[in-house]
Amino acid sequence: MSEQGPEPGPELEIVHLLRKVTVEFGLRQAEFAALHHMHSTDVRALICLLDAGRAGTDATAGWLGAQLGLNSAGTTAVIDRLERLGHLTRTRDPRDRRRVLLAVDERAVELGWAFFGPLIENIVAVLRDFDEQETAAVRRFLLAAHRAVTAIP
Amino acid sequence: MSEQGPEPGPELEIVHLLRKVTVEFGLRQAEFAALHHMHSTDVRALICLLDAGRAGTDATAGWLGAQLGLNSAGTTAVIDRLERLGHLTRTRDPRDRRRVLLAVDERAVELGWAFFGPLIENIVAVLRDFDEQETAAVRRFLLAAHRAVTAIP
DNA sequence: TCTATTGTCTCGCTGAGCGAGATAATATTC
DNA sequence: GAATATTATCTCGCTCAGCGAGACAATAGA
Repeated sequence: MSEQGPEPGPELEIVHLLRKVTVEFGLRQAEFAALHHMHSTDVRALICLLDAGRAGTDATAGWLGAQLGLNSAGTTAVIDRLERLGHLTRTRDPRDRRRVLLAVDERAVELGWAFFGPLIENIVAVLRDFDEQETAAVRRFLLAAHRAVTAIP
Repeated sequence: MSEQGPEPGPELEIVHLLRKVTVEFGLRQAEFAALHHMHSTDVRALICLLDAGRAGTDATAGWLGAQLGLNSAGTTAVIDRLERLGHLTRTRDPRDRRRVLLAVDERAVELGWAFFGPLIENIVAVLRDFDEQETAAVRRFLLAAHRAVTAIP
């Protein structure tokens, strides 16, 4: 296997490390899904909805489908599954009665925290030991990584 | 949406940032898959195989299935698809003729670099501007995140 | 040699997600 | 204000990824 691309230096090692983290995180997500009789897509949907709540966006079915990259049929299926499990409530938007507003059930949020909370706490704990400059470096790196990975060339 | 778990501080912001990076990275992977008539699993498989090559592990069908969390039938299907696309070669291991060794085609590696290379280069470029301590902080953070996300409680 | 055990593959099935189109509510045009 | 276009969601039928069960071949152990 001849090494392609840039020479393997300390920078590349960090990129590989970042990739490993993303891979493992995906696996934990899949475990959480299986544990609660869901699929990865369902978990991703819940995360999107929680983000929307945090950002004050109102989450409609169509919006969710766009976030997940699903078409309308697939989106309906995801919502059906989550509703059947009681993790979600459909409400018709009274202002525009075509739209369906989605609300995550409180219990689903608790399930998420029970699973991911300790994991997040671990990372947060590490960060608390970082001084100002180190935290800044991490933030700068992640912002750059996000920009690099979001760029549409 | 009442904020659960730890109070939202600068540490949590970084965790969210990390999660965003992982999500976007997954989307890029899916784009790459679609672009080359593959599925996410197929791309994950190729990545596993490349990692195995880098680490000197010989990649058999069973090993790959374990990495991907697929059963033997699903694993055979992945390998069939990749072989049909010419990204992979099956070889019976002469030492143990039950085993099938998998080798990634050079052209598939090139496709990967064409897509992910620029993205990786961007991140590497940012890291080159970091001084010793900043790089160390990023590495320490990622190692901790990896440990936190790999831990089996 | 005869019997486990291991590694891969085949078959049939379930179900996630797609395309096409139905339905209902809102916006626009005359 | 009726007629038409657009938007948001859902229904139906289909394809194909991945699963369980089991077949088959090669190796390991008695």
